Amino acid sequence: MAGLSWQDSLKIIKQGTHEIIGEEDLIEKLKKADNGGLPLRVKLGLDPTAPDIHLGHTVALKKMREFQDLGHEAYLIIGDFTGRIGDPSQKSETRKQLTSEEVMENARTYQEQFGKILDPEKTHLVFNSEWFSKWAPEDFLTLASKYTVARMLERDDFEKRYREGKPISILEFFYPLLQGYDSIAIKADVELGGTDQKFNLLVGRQLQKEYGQTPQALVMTPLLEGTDGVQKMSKSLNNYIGINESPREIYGKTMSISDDLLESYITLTTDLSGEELDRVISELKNNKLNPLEAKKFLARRLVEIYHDRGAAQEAEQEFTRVFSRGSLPEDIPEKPIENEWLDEEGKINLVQLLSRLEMVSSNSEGRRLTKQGGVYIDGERAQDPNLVVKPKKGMIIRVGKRKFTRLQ
RNA sequence: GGAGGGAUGCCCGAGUGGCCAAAGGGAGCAGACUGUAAAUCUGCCGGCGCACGCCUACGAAGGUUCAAAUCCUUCUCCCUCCA
Repeated sequence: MAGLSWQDSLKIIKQGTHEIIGEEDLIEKLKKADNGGLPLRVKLGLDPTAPDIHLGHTVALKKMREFQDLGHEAYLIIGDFTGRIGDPSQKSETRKQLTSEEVMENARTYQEQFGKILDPEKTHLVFNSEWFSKWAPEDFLTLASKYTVARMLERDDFEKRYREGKPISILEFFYPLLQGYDSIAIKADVELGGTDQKFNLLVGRQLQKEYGQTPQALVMTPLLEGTDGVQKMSKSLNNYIGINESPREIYGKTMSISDDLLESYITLTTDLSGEELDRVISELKNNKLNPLEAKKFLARRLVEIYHDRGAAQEAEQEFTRVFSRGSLPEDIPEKPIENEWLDEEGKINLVQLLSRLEMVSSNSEGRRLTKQGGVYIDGERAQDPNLVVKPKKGMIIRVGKRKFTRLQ
């Protein structure tokens, strides 16, 4: 795609972008690159603690890929320095401090995953400890002197917590500063990020001015809602679809999203071209396209992207078999029956069995599920929690819609 | 340094002596239905060989009481105001 005029580049960059700050700067930079200048250095910060890339991350990563295809260079910054310190104000979550081994391990995992989206030739993975660990205390003071509390409190999150009397540690003020400094360290021309990162990205821009650099342009991508449709996709809320997950998981989780989310998922997570996308969305809107079909299409497409076409077909067949027709899945996990849990007659209480097989997390849960009619033995509903069964080899126990176990 | 306020189950958030295993919402799970693990409706949502029983639980540790998430003491953490 190199060789495009800056106007064309800008058009591509703007596609699917929520907001661009410093568009004039971006245009200048693009022009310069166009006229035989160096490729732009595009920055994207990654969380060093959660190395699982999910669809939420891919929105910005896909934008990054577009930059690469336009001939620019990607700089993925891993905030290992700050990650090692940890954040005291989030103590309920006891954000754990990472050791350098863990950081390296996470980095490896990242590398493996972003290879599915980015062009490795044009990708630089950078750790911010590279520069920060060499800093002397005065360097931090200098950095701190460049920003004011009032400006810090402009950040929604800080402002809100301040107003509500919730704690904000001084260290938290450092995060945006350090993150902003990363832009200076790598001389970023552009920084990508979700709209929730707006404040942090702006700090980077402002700091660059303070340190005499041309400020980076900010390209903000929309946030992707999680599978619950309520909050943004995040690992800690367990409402995510990881790109490393199995075809079946990706397919199934995609099918579980609410119809209302279809449009944003199709727009933000697939690789449809402009016209194709418009067509699908408009068909969806005027009911020409059945939401079920659209969702299947989305699910298939995602599996194709992160696995391959064959896997997508298999996942779809499997899904249809298990959920649409209610038949058994293809491969059911097998678990052995231990003699010690059986009585003299070789029998065991059903709830006990579920618990032993680790299909339920407690006897109470097993009891509840049984009463609610969510437990099946060889396809037959067992609704009596006091039922005593004689487990046999090959017997299939099903709990709820998706948990199956075949006894060995 | 002084004065006052707060800490509740996965999350948010009610509850100021018994009727509280703790309202309500969200998330989660199950069932019905269906076009799907969508939507909607219903139910469940601390543990225990558990229908009214016991245990654990409302920041921590003690105490008052027949009885505490609710009262008292100490502690930890957080916030606000004053200095």
